[in-house]
Amino acid sequence: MARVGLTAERLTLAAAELADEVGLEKVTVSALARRFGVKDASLYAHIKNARDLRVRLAALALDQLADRAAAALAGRAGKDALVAFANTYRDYAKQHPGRYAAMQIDLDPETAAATAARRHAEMTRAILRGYKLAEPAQTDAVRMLHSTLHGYVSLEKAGGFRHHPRPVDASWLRTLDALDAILRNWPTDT
Amino acid sequence: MARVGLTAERLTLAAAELADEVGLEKVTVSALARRFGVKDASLYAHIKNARDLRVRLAALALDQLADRAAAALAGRAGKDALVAFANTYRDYAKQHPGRYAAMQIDLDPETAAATAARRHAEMTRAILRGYKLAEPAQTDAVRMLHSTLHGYVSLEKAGGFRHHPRPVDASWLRTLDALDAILRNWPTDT
DNA sequence: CCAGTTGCCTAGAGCTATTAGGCTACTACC
DNA sequence: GGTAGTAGCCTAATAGCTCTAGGCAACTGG
Repeated sequence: MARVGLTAERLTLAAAELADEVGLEKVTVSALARRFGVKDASLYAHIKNARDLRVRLAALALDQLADRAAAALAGRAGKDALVAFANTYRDYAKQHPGRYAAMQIDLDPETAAATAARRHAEMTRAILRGYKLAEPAQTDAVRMLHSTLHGYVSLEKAGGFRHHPRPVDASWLRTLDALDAILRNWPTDT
Repeated sequence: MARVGLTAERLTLAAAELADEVGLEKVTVSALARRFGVKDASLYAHIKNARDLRVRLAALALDQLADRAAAALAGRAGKDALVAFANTYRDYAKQHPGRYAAMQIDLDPETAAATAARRHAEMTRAILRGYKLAEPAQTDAVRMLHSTLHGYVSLEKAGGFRHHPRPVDASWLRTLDALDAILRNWPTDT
Protein backbone atom coordinates (compact mmCIF):
# COMPACT_ATOMS: atom_id res chain seq x y z
CA MET A 1 0.00 0.00 0.00
CA ALA A 2 1.52 3.25 -1.13
CA ARG A 3 1.82 5.75 1.67
CA VAL A 4 1.19 9.24 0.41
CA GLY A 5 2.45 10.96 3.52
CA LEU A 6 -0.58 12.82 4.69
CA THR A 7 -0.35 15.34 7.49
CA ALA A 8 -2.80 17.87 8.79
CA GLU A 9 -0.65 20.62 7.31
CA ARG A 10 -0.53 19.14 3.82
CA LEU A 11 -4.25 18.53 3.94
CA THR A 12 -4.94 22.09 5.00
CA LEU A 13 -2.76 23.49 2.26
CA ALA A 14 -4.41 21.29 -0.36
CA ALA A 15 -7.80 22.34 0.99
CA ALA A 16 -6.77 25.96 0.50
CA GLU A 17 -5.81 25.34 -3.11
CA LEU A 18 -9.01 23.46 -3.69
CA ALA A 19 -11.03 26.27 -2.15
CA ASP A 20 -9.44 28.82 -4.45
CA GLU A 21 -10.00 26.65 -7.48
CA VAL A 22 -13.56 25.45 -7.03
CA GLY A 23 -15.00 27.44 -4.15
CA LEU A 24 -15.15 26.86 -0.41
CA GLU A 25 -18.46 25.01 -0.46
CA LYS A 26 -16.90 22.33 -2.64
CA VAL A 27 -14.07 21.71 -0.21
CA THR A 28 -15.19 18.36 1.05
CA VAL A 29 -13.39 15.56 2.78
CA SER A 30 -14.12 13.31 -0.17
CA ALA A 31 -12.81 15.77 -2.73
CA LEU A 32 -9.65 16.22 -0.71
CA ALA A 33 -9.13 12.46 -0.43
CA ARG A 34 -9.64 12.17 -4.17
CA ARG A 35 -6.98 14.77 -4.76
CA PHE A 36 -4.50 12.72 -2.78
CA GLY A 37 -5.61 9.45 -4.30
CA VAL A 38 -6.65 7.97 -0.98
CA LYS A 39 -9.96 6.96 0.57
CA ASP A 40 -12.10 9.41 2.51
CA ALA A 41 -11.75 7.53 5.75
CA SER A 42 -7.97 7.89 5.70
CA LEU A 43 -8.18 11.63 6.29
CA TYR A 44 -9.85 11.20 9.64
CA ALA A 45 -6.52 10.14 11.10
CA HIS A 46 -5.33 13.72 10.58
CA ILE A 47 -8.40 15.89 10.93
CA LYS A 48 -11.21 15.55 13.41
CA ASN A 49 -14.04 16.13 10.98
CA ALA A 50 -15.12 18.31 8.08
CA ARG A 51 -15.64 21.34 10.29
CA ASP A 52 -12.17 20.94 11.74
CA LEU A 53 -10.78 21.01 8.22
CA ARG A 54 -12.52 24.29 7.51
CA VAL A 55 -11.35 25.86 10.74
CA ARG A 56 -7.78 24.89 9.94
CA LEU A 57 -8.24 26.40 6.52
CA ALA A 58 -9.51 29.61 8.04
CA ALA A 59 -6.54 29.77 10.38
CA LEU A 60 -4.16 29.22 7.48
CA ALA A 61 -5.75 32.04 5.52
CA LEU A 62 -5.81 34.44 8.45
CA ASP A 63 -2.14 33.75 9.11
CA GLN A 64 -1.11 34.19 5.51
CA LEU A 65 -2.98 37.43 5.19
CA ALA A 66 -1.58 38.70 8.48
CA ASP A 67 1.93 37.96 7.22
CA ARG A 68 1.37 39.86 4.02
CA ALA A 69 -0.26 42.76 5.78
CA ALA A 70 2.61 42.98 8.24
CA ALA A 71 5.08 43.07 5.37
CA ALA A 72 3.07 45.75 3.58
CA LEU A 73 2.89 47.85 6.69
CA ALA A 74 6.63 47.80 7.38
CA GLY A 75 8.07 51.29 7.23
CA ARG A 76 4.82 53.01 6.37
CA ALA A 77 2.61 55.32 8.33
CA GLY A 78 -0.54 57.38 7.97
CA LYS A 79 -2.43 57.19 4.72
CA ASP A 80 0.43 55.32 3.14
CA ALA A 81 -0.01 52.54 5.66
CA LEU A 82 -3.77 52.60 5.31
CA VAL A 83 -3.63 52.20 1.55
CA ALA A 84 -0.99 49.49 1.68
CA PHE A 85 -2.97 47.52 4.24
CA ALA A 86 -6.23 47.90 2.38
CA ASN A 87 -4.76 46.88 -0.94
CA THR A 88 -3.10 43.86 0.60
CA TYR A 89 -6.42 42.83 2.03
CA ARG A 90 -8.28 43.30 -1.23
CA ASP A 91 -5.61 41.66 -3.35
CA TYR A 92 -5.53 38.64 -1.11
CA ALA A 93 -9.27 38.23 -1.46
CA LYS A 94 -8.95 38.39 -5.23
CA GLN A 95 -6.04 36.02 -5.50
CA HIS A 96 -7.44 33.59 -2.97
CA PRO A 97 -11.21 33.79 -3.02
CA GLY A 98 -11.64 30.42 -1.37
CA ARG A 99 -9.29 31.24 1.48
CA TYR A 100 -10.92 34.61 1.90
CA ALA A 101 -14.32 32.95 2.15
CA ALA A 102 -12.92 30.53 4.69
CA MET A 103 -11.81 33.44 6.87
CA GLN A 104 -15.42 34.45 7.30
CA ILE A 105 -16.65 31.28 8.93
CA ASP A 106 -17.68 31.45 12.54
CA LEU A 107 -14.69 30.71 14.72
CA ASP A 108 -15.58 29.50 18.14
CA PRO A 109 -13.70 31.31 20.85
CA GLU A 110 -10.30 29.76 21.54
CA THR A 111 -9.39 28.04 18.34
CA ALA A 112 -6.00 28.65 16.87
CA ALA A 113 -7.72 30.96 14.44
CA ALA A 114 -8.64 33.33 17.22
CA THR A 115 -4.96 34.07 17.63
CA ALA A 116 -4.60 35.06 14.02
CA ALA A 117 -7.69 37.22 14.28
CA ARG A 118 -6.05 39.10 17.10
CA ARG A 119 -3.02 39.81 14.92
CA HIS A 120 -5.34 41.50 12.47
CA ALA A 121 -6.90 43.65 15.13
CA GLU A 122 -3.46 44.71 16.33
CA MET A 123 -2.38 45.67 12.86
CA THR A 124 -5.48 47.72 12.25
CA ARG A 125 -4.73 49.49 15.50
CA ALA A 126 -1.17 50.06 14.35
CA ILE A 127 -2.41 51.84 11.27
CA LEU A 128 -4.44 54.16 13.40
CA ARG A 129 -1.45 55.19 15.45
CA GLY A 130 -0.58 57.59 12.69
CA TYR A 131 -3.92 59.29 13.18
CA LYS A 132 -3.60 59.94 16.89
CA LEU A 133 -7.04 58.90 18.04
CA ALA A 134 -7.71 58.50 21.74
CA GLU A 135 -9.92 55.76 23.17
CA PRO A 136 -12.72 55.03 22.75
CA ALA A 137 -12.62 56.77 19.37
CA GLN A 138 -9.77 54.52 18.38
CA THR A 139 -11.81 51.39 18.87
CA ASP A 140 -14.72 52.88 17.01
CA ALA A 141 -12.42 53.78 14.14
CA VAL A 142 -10.86 50.32 14.10
CA ARG A 143 -14.30 48.84 13.79
CA MET A 144 -15.39 51.19 11.07
CA LEU A 145 -12.20 50.72 9.12
CA HIS A 146 -12.35 46.97 9.30
CA SER A 147 -16.03 47.02 8.39
CA THR A 148 -15.56 49.17 5.35
CA LEU A 149 -12.67 47.16 3.97
CA HIS A 150 -14.35 43.86 4.62
CA GLY A 151 -17.68 45.07 3.30
CA TYR A 152 -16.22 46.50 0.12
CA VAL A 153 -14.21 43.41 -0.69
CA SER A 154 -17.04 41.07 0.08
CA LEU A 155 -19.63 43.01 -1.92
CA GLU A 156 -17.22 43.26 -4.81
CA LYS A 157 -16.66 39.53 -4.72
CA ALA A 158 -20.39 38.89 -4.56
CA GLY A 159 -20.79 40.94 -7.68
CA GLY A 160 -22.73 43.70 -5.98
CA PHE A 161 -20.95 46.42 -7.94
CA ARG A 162 -21.05 45.00 -11.42
CA HIS A 163 -24.36 46.56 -12.42
CA HIS A 164 -22.83 49.98 -12.76
CA PRO A 165 -20.24 51.23 -15.27
CA ARG A 166 -18.13 53.14 -12.74
CA PRO A 167 -14.84 51.21 -12.42
CA VAL A 168 -14.67 49.36 -9.13
CA ASP A 169 -11.02 50.30 -8.68
CA ALA A 170 -11.82 53.98 -8.89
CA SER A 171 -14.47 53.76 -6.19
CA TRP A 172 -12.04 51.81 -4.07
CA LEU A 173 -9.47 54.56 -4.21
CA ARG A 174 -12.03 57.19 -3.36
CA THR A 175 -13.27 55.07 -0.49
CA LEU A 176 -9.75 54.96 0.88
CA ASP A 177 -9.50 58.73 0.45
CA ALA A 178 -12.70 59.07 2.40
CA LEU A 179 -11.48 56.77 5.15
CA ASP A 180 -8.26 58.73 5.41
CA ALA A 181 -10.20 61.99 5.61
CA ILE A 182 -12.52 60.74 8.31
CA LEU A 183 -9.63 59.34 10.35
CA ARG A 184 -7.73 62.60 10.14
CA ASN A 185 -10.82 64.42 11.25
CA TRP A 186 -12.74 62.00 13.44
CA PRO A 187 -16.01 63.59 14.62
CA THR A 188 -15.79 64.45 18.30
CA ASP A 189 -19.52 64.67 18.76
CA THR A 190 -22.70 64.62 16.74
CA MET B 1 -53.12 10.74 1.53
CA ALA B 2 -53.29 14.00 3.40
CA ARG B 3 -52.50 16.96 1.24
CA VAL B 4 -50.61 19.57 3.11
CA GLY B 5 -51.02 22.23 0.46
CA LEU B 6 -47.45 22.98 -0.45
CA THR B 7 -46.58 25.89 -2.66
CA ALA B 8 -43.29 27.49 -3.56
CA GLU B 9 -44.27 30.49 -1.42
CA ARG B 10 -45.08 28.49 1.68
CA LEU B 11 -41.88 26.52 1.27
CA THR B 12 -39.83 29.67 0.93
CA LEU B 13 -41.39 31.19 4.02
CA ALA B 14 -40.84 28.04 6.03
CA ALA B 15 -37.26 27.96 4.80
CA ALA B 16 -36.83 31.50 6.06
CA GLU B 17 -38.11 30.58 9.50
CA LEU B 18 -35.92 27.52 9.54
CA ALA B 19 -32.90 29.59 8.53
CA ASP B 20 -33.49 32.04 11.37
CA GLU B 21 -33.93 29.23 13.87
CA VAL B 22 -31.10 26.88 13.04
CA GLY B 23 -28.88 28.69 10.56
CA LEU B 24 -28.82 28.88 6.80
CA GLU B 25 -26.49 25.94 6.32
CA LYS B 26 -29.05 23.67 7.96
CA VAL B 27 -31.79 24.70 5.56
CA THR B 28 -31.98 21.52 3.56
CA VAL B 29 -34.63 20.03 1.37
CA SER B 30 -34.96 17.13 3.77
CA ALA B 31 -35.33 19.33 6.81
CA LEU B 32 -37.98 21.37 5.08
CA ALA B 33 -39.90 18.25 4.04
CA ARG B 34 -39.69 17.00 7.61
CA ARG B 35 -41.16 20.26 8.86
CA PHE B 36 -44.16 19.79 6.59
CA GLY B 37 -44.46 16.11 7.35
CA VAL B 38 -43.96 15.07 3.75
CA LYS B 39 -41.25 13.22 1.87
CA ASP B 40 -38.25 15.00 0.39
CA ALA B 41 -39.19 14.14 -3.14
CA SER B 42 -42.51 15.93 -2.83
CA LEU B 43 -40.84 19.30 -2.65
CA TYR B 44 -39.39 18.96 -6.11
CA ALA B 45 -42.79 19.62 -7.58
CA HIS B 46 -42.49 23.18 -6.24
CA ILE B 47 -38.81 24.01 -6.29
CA LYS B 48 -36.25 23.13 -8.89
CA ASN B 49 -33.52 22.04 -6.52
CA ALA B 50 -31.78 22.99 -3.30
CA ARG B 51 -30.06 25.97 -4.87
CA ASP B 52 -33.37 27.24 -6.20
CA LEU B 53 -34.75 27.11 -2.69
CA ARG B 54 -31.91 29.24 -1.40
CA VAL B 55 -32.25 31.77 -4.18
CA ARG B 56 -35.96 32.12 -3.43
CA LEU B 57 -35.08 32.58 0.19
CA ALA B 58 -32.58 35.29 -0.69
CA ALA B 59 -35.18 37.06 -2.81
CA LEU B 60 -37.69 36.90 0.02
CA ALA B 61 -35.22 38.41 2.44
CA LEU B 62 -34.14 41.15 0.05
CA ASP B 63 -37.74 42.08 -0.57
CA GLN B 64 -38.66 42.14 3.09
CA LEU B 65 -35.69 44.27 3.97
CA ALA B 66 -36.36 46.61 1.07
CA ASP B 67 -39.93 47.06 2.30
CA ARG B 68 -38.81 47.90 5.79
CA ALA B 69 -36.11 50.22 4.58
CA ALA B 70 -38.56 52.04 2.34
CA ALA B 71 -40.91 52.50 5.27
CA ALA B 72 -38.10 53.76 7.48
CA LEU B 73 -36.99 56.21 4.84
CA ALA B 74 -40.42 57.75 4.31
CA GLY B 75 -40.41 61.41 5.23
CA ARG B 76 -36.79 61.53 6.27
CA ALA B 77 -33.77 63.15 4.72
CA GLY B 78 -30.09 63.71 5.36
CA LYS B 79 -28.54 62.15 8.42
CA ASP B 80 -31.95 61.25 9.71
CA ALA B 81 -32.55 59.10 6.66
CA LEU B 82 -29.08 57.61 6.85
CA VAL B 83 -29.50 56.56 10.46
CA ALA B 84 -32.99 55.16 9.92
CA PHE B 85 -31.82 53.15 6.93
CA ALA B 86 -28.74 51.85 8.68
CA ASN B 87 -30.64 50.84 11.79
CA THR B 88 -33.27 49.06 9.74
CA TYR B 89 -30.56 47.15 7.99
CA ARG B 90 -28.79 46.18 11.19
CA ASP B 91 -31.98 45.31 13.06
CA TYR B 92 -33.14 43.09 10.27
CA ALA B 93 -29.86 41.20 10.37
CA LYS B 94 -30.25 40.69 14.11
CA GLN B 95 -33.86 39.63 14.00
CA HIS B 96 -33.40 37.41 10.98
CA PRO B 97 -29.85 36.11 10.91
CA GLY B 98 -30.71 33.26 8.59
CA ARG B 99 -32.43 35.48 6.07
CA TYR B 100 -29.61 37.97 6.27
CA ALA B 101 -27.11 35.23 5.55
CA ALA B 102 -29.23 34.11 2.62
CA MET B 103 -29.04 37.60 1.13
CA GLN B 104 -25.30 37.19 0.75
CA ILE B 105 -25.35 34.21 -1.54
CA ASP B 106 -24.18 34.70 -5.09
CA LEU B 107 -27.13 35.66 -7.22
CA ASP B 108 -26.60 34.91 -10.85
CA PRO B 109 -27.52 37.81 -13.04
CA GLU B 110 -31.22 37.87 -13.88
CA THR B 111 -32.86 36.04 -11.06
CA ALA B 112 -35.82 37.61 -9.37
CA ALA B 113 -33.46 38.52 -6.58
CA ALA B 114 -31.57 40.86 -8.87
CA THR B 115 -34.66 43.02 -8.97
CA ALA B 116 -34.75 43.30 -5.21
CA ALA B 117 -31.06 44.12 -5.17
CA ARG B 118 -31.74 47.02 -7.48
CA ARG B 119 -34.34 48.37 -5.08
CA HIS B 120 -31.65 48.49 -2.43
CA ALA B 121 -29.27 50.37 -4.67
CA GLU B 122 -31.97 52.89 -5.48
CA MET B 123 -32.73 53.48 -1.84
CA THR B 124 -29.11 53.98 -0.98
CA ARG B 125 -28.99 56.51 -3.76
CA ALA B 126 -32.08 58.20 -2.39
CA ILE B 127 -30.36 58.69 0.95
CA LEU B 128 -27.51 60.39 -0.77
CA ARG B 129 -29.78 62.91 -2.44
CA GLY B 130 -29.75 64.84 0.78
CA TYR B 131 -26.01 65.17 0.50
CA LYS B 132 -25.89 66.63 -3.00
CA LEU B 133 -23.08 64.58 -4.47
CA ALA B 134 -22.47 64.71 -8.21
CA GLU B 135 -21.45 61.69 -10.24
CA PRO B 136 -19.17 59.83 -10.09
CA ALA B 137 -18.72 60.75 -6.45
CA GLN B 138 -22.27 59.64 -5.79
CA THR B 139 -21.58 56.13 -6.99
CA ASP B 140 -18.39 55.97 -4.99
CA ALA B 141 -20.27 57.09 -1.92
CA VAL B 142 -23.06 54.58 -2.49
CA ARG B 143 -20.48 51.84 -2.64
CA MET B 144 -18.68 53.00 0.46
CA LEU B 145 -21.88 53.42 2.41
CA HIS B 146 -23.20 50.03 1.48
CA SER B 147 -19.82 48.46 2.21
CA THR B 148 -19.54 49.97 5.65
CA LEU B 149 -23.04 48.99 6.71
CA HIS B 150 -22.75 45.50 5.36
CA GLY B 151 -19.27 45.04 6.73
CA TYR B 152 -20.19 46.24 10.19
CA VAL B 153 -23.26 44.08 10.44
CA SER B 154 -21.55 41.04 9.11
CA LEU B 155 -18.49 41.38 11.35
CA GLU B 156 -20.73 41.95 14.34
CA LYS B 157 -22.70 38.84 13.51
CA ALA B 158 -19.51 36.84 13.05
CA GLY B 159 -18.46 37.89 16.53
CA GLY B 160 -15.53 39.95 15.35
CA PHE B 161 -16.20 42.70 17.87
CA ARG B 162 -16.84 40.69 20.99
CA HIS B 163 -13.22 40.61 22.14
CA HIS B 164 -13.31 44.21 23.23
CA PRO B 165 -15.29 45.83 26.03
CA ARG B 166 -16.39 48.89 24.03
CA PRO B 167 -20.15 48.50 23.46
CA VAL B 168 -20.89 47.56 19.89
CA ASP B 169 -23.87 49.93 19.78
CA ALA B 170 -21.71 52.88 20.70
CA SER B 171 -19.24 52.19 17.91
CA TRP B 172 -22.15 51.79 15.53
CA LEU B 173 -23.45 55.26 16.32
CA ARG B 174 -20.03 56.79 15.92
CA THR B 175 -19.61 54.98 12.64
CA LEU B 176 -22.84 56.53 11.42
CA ASP B 177 -21.62 59.92 12.62
CA ALA B 178 -18.46 59.38 10.65
CA LEU B 179 -20.36 58.35 7.54
CA ASP B 180 -22.55 61.40 7.82
CA ALA B 181 -19.52 63.61 8.20
CA ILE B 182 -17.75 62.14 5.20
CA LEU B 183 -20.84 62.41 3.04
CA ARG B 184 -21.32 66.04 3.98
CA ASN B 185 -17.74 66.71 3.14
CA TRP B 186 -16.82 64.23 0.44
CA PRO B 187 -13.15 64.60 -0.54
CA THR B 188 -12.86 66.20 -3.97
CA ASP B 189 -9.33 65.05 -4.58
CA THR B 190 -6.47 63.38 -2.80
C1' DC C 1 15.21 -7.89 13.61
C1' DC C 2 11.25 -7.46 16.15
C1' DA C 3 7.65 -4.62 18.74
C1' DG C 4 5.08 -0.99 18.49
C1' DT C 5 2.99 2.67 16.18
C1' DT C 6 1.15 4.94 12.39
C1' DG C 7 -1.07 5.22 7.81
C1' DC C 8 -4.08 3.70 4.77
C1' DC C 9 -7.73 0.27 3.64
C1' DT C 10 -12.45 -2.13 3.60
C1' DA C 11 -17.02 -2.23 5.30
C1' DG C 12 -20.87 -0.09 6.60
C1' DA C 13 -24.47 3.15 8.55
C1' DG C 14 -26.77 7.56 8.19
C1' DC C 15 -27.99 11.77 5.94
C1' DT C 16 -28.81 14.73 1.73
C1' DA C 17 -30.05 15.54 -3.24
C1' DT C 18 -32.38 14.20 -7.13
C1' DT C 19 -34.97 11.45 -10.77
C1' DA C 20 -38.67 8.36 -12.40
C1' DG C 21 -42.91 6.60 -12.14
C1' DG C 22 -47.39 5.65 -9.73
C1' DC C 23 -51.62 6.48 -7.29
C1' DT C 24 -55.08 9.62 -5.38
C1' DA C 25 -57.39 13.69 -4.17
C1' DC C 26 -59.13 17.73 -5.94
C1' DT C 27 -61.26 20.83 -10.22
C1' DA C 28 -63.81 21.83 -13.97
C1' DC C 29 -66.84 20.92 -17.18
C1' DC C 30 -70.72 18.66 -19.31
C1' DG D 1 -73.19 14.36 -10.25
C1' DG D 2 -70.16 11.69 -12.98
C1' DT D 3 -65.89 11.77 -15.29
C1' DA D 4 -61.39 13.65 -17.43
C1' DG D 5 -57.57 15.80 -16.33
C1' DT D 6 -54.23 17.87 -13.38
C1' DA D 7 -51.66 18.44 -9.45
C1' DG D 8 -49.92 16.77 -5.00
C1' DC D 9 -47.81 13.49 -2.59
C1' DC D 10 -45.91 8.77 -2.50
C1' DT D 11 -42.38 4.78 -3.13
C1' DA D 12 -38.20 3.30 -5.05
C1' DA D 13 -33.73 3.87 -6.37
C1' DT D 14 -29.11 6.05 -7.43
C1' DA D 15 -25.43 8.71 -5.99
C1' DG D 16 -22.41 11.67 -3.05
C1' DC D 17 -20.69 13.15 1.51
C1' DT D 18 -19.59 12.19 6.60
C1' DC D 19 -17.89 9.45 9.92
C1' DT D 20 -16.91 5.01 12.89
C1' DA D 21 -14.81 0.50 13.62
C1' DG D 22 -11.60 -2.74 12.83
C1' DG D 23 -7.71 -4.80 10.01
C1' DC D 24 -3.23 -5.22 8.00
C1' DA D 25 0.99 -3.41 6.12
C1' DA D 26 4.69 -0.23 6.24
C1' DC D 27 7.70 2.40 8.67
C1' DT D 28 10.41 3.51 13.36
C1' DG D 29 13.38 2.79 17.30
C1' DG D 30 15.79 -0.04 20.37
